[in-house]
Amino acid sequence: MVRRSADERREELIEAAIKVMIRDGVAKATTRTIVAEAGLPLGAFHYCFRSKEELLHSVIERITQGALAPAVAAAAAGVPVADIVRDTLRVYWDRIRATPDEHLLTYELTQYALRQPGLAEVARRQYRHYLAVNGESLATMARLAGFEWTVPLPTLARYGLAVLDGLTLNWLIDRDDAAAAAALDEYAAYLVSVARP
Amino acid sequence: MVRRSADERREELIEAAIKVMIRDGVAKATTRTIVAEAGLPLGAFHYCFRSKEELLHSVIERITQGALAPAVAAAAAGVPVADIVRDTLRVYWDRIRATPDEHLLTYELTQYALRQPGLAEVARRQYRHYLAVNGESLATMARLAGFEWTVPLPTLARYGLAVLDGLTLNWLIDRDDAAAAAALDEYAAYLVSVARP
DNA sequence: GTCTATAGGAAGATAGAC
DNA sequence: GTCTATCTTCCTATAGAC
Repeated sequence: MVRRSADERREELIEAAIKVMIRDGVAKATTRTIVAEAGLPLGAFHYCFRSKEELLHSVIERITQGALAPAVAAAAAGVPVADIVRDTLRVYWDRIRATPDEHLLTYELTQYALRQPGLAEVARRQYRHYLAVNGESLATMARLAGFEWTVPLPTLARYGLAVLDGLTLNWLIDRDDAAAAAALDEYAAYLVSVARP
Repeated sequence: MVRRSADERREELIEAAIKVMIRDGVAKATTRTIVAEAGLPLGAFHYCFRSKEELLHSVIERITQGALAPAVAAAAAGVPVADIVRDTLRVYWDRIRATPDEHLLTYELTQYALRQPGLAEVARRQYRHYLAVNGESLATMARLAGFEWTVPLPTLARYGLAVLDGLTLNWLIDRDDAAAAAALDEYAAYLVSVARP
């Protein structure tokens, strides 16, 4: 066995845990399946993490970061609002379609976190983060293409997050591409209608 | 111990399982905690249900029924569109706020079902049901108050379900009443904007 | 630092007494 | 039909050999 630092081992275990969770769900991610995925002995787990909850904490932090990175399509001043809105939503949706299982996991982890006394606050912070990122994304669109939102940004951010979150969850369940695309277009039309030059 | 039929016992166990799941989450609803909640011996479980999965199936059916009953506020012809929209959304939201834990459970059960090979189809049927109910709700609003939706009903139903589903999930996590109310008002304004007399 | 062995307990399910 | 006792398996966590 190659000798590695505890920090490197931690990384390996977090990656392995995420792989298992994506493949089989959070409930199946036991200490045994995680160390097996990482190719480590069972004993390795508890000198890298004090407990399983500590690992879960790390996993949630990791997943949250990548889940909703700021997504704004490139845009120059004067670009039609409809174009930048359409492109930005397409970037978002392409990412969902590229890694559906990873996004399904984020919903599962949120539920899991809400049920663990020590992790409930993490779930709340996760959604505060989503709200902030979505708000920044909307603000950036407006700034780049030179227009204003006629709806207060916090309200628009929450409303838009709900639309994207709801559409994503629904699509992850029924995988109806056509229906999702139509609804997403409707959201685009809504956004255009609340944009003022 | 009172002597009861297996069917009555089944009902008691389903009710007990839902109670436990609302209180402590799906993961904590073991055969032991469920029979304890029902005040029955452990052995009672397996002569009422072939397996735990069979119970889960029954629980999901039960929860889904009540989760999104058709909600349309009373309306007469000629009532302003904005009024019926506002009242209908208020009926929906009051129900969420009255039983938040029960609604949180529906999300948890959906996740759980998606991970169980035998139950994944149940999750899809659940969302088909939500889509249908939401579509009927929108159609009823239009018929009662005498107007038309300018967006195709299937698209509007999916979009609207996403908004309500996303807002509900977000509120269940951060319980921010003011933010939820503002976003819900924004949805009401959107609906009014796509209604044509 | 690394890993084997095992503790200690809880899970789903069943056999068989009453 | 009802329930106790138990089987088997899996879990998290730790003790202690190397």
